[in-house]
Formats: sequence, structure tokens, C-alpha cells
Amino acid sequence: MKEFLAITKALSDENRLRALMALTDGELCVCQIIELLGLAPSTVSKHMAVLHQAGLVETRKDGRWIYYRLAEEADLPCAPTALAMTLECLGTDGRIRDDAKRMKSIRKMNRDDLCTHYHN
Amino acid sequence: MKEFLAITKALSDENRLRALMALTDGELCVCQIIELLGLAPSTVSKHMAVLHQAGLVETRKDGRWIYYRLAEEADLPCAPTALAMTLECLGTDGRIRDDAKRMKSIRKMNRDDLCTHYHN
DNA sequence: GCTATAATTCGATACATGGCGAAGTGACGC
DNA sequence: GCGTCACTTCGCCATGTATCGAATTATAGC
Repeated sequence: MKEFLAITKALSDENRLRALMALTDGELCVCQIIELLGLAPSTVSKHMAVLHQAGLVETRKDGRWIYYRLAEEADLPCAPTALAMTLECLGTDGRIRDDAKRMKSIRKMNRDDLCTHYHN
Repeated sequence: MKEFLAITKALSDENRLRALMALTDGELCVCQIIELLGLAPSTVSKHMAVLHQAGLVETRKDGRWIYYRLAEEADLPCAPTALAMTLECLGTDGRIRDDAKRMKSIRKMNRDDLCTHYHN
């Protein structure tokens, strides 16, 4: 019950859903998600922590950068199911598709430019 | 997106999940759900309205009584999927199984006794 | 009609959550 | 080592939500 609630609560915020869906095309570092959502780094960090605690995303550390990706390992049995449902339900959503387009150019951006961008 | 958020928000409260799962054995009137959850009628009514707006349950009116049941018609394409996932993930949950046991005796109770019970 | 009852809606309150900026953590480069 | 940078944690505030009791609606029975 507790695990299931963690999943549904994690999925009940628009910005978290956008971040999650952006990961369908591959892992992203936090600064790329910050750029996508236009939120403060601390806010995005908290959102990703919620997704992580729900077992929906996994992390990989590479020097100063932390990459998030969709969870593949099924620690909690329901997370993959919930993930599949989310991808299915939101795959055709207008906002998500717009995000996917923007993500293509964000992925091409110079990482240094990107990560310092939100200090301005 | 909006519809999906309505579903995940509806599923992110323990009492709503308990009410939803109690419906797997058949429709229930509000007073039976009140008895199960031990909450105020107004609170339960609001919970059921949230589930209804998410497309997860349907209602049937019979005189003064209003019965809720799991949604079968797929107005919103994702509701059945979400419902199936919930049933699958919570079917073995301890609390839900305890509720199922209690529901068996609540279903046997005299409806008049039940509906006036919470005024005491 | 009038009363009683099942359920909902309304109003108020307490707690949870999303958001930000500031401070803290850990890793890179000089 | 020291500053810089990516990210997280902390403290705070605004908003949202769960809960209750009181008032309202709708129906049944007299």
C-alpha cells in the first residue's frame, strides 16, 4: 500500500510527469530537466527525489553530473507497470510532445552553457 | 494530461484506494463505505466524487440510496488501465484484505441499521 | 404537505505539498 | 588547498487537500 501510494503521489504532479516523460528518449542530467521545466534547481531536485523514491527512475553519477533514467530494475513490483501505463497514456499528449521536441534541441546544447544558464 | 492527473490524484489517497478496492466484490452504497472507512459522511462523499470525476467509478441511484461501482465504460481511455493496475498491485495488500473480510459482514448488515449507525 | 433519512454541498480548520532562495555537499581544475 | 560548479538539503511561504460539523437537497412514507 505504502509503495503504491508513493507511486501514485509521484505521478500526480504535472512537472514530475513532464520530467518522467522526457526520460523516454534516454537519460538526462538535472540541468537539462531544469531547462525543460523552467523551475528552480532545488525544486527540480526535489521532484526527481520523489520519482526516485517511488522507484520510477534510477540515477547514475558521473563526476559532478547526476543522470536520471527510467527505472528498469523492478525493486518494487508495481513501478514498471505504472511506468508503462504513464508512457501509454501520455505518449500522445500535446504538452508532452512539445516537450519532446524541445528536448531534442536541449540535448544538443553545450552542457556547460546549459548548466550555468539558470544562474542568470 | 489533465485526465491522467485526475486519475493519479484520485489514486493517491489511502482512504480512496480502500473504497475503490472494496468495490471489487460489487457495488456499495455510500453508507456501507462510511462504515468501512469510519469517516464522516461528508468526507466519504467527497472522496467518491473525486473517484467519479476521475472516471474510476460509476453511480446508480435507487431511491434515497446511491450506489457506487467500478467503472466499466471507458469514457477516458486510461481509467480502465489504471483500475486494472490498482487491482493488481493492491490485491494482496494486508489492509485491503482485512477490509475485504470486514466488507463481507458489512454487506450482510441490515441497511437501515447501517445507514443510521453513524449518527450515534 | 410534513417529517425523517441518504447523500451532497458549504464553511472552517489543520496538515501536506510545491515553489523559491540560501546554505551545504561533493567533485573538478587550477 | 581553494575556488568553481552541479546538485541536494534546509528553511520558509503560499497553495492545495483531508477532515469535520452544519446546512442543503432529494426522496420515501405518513
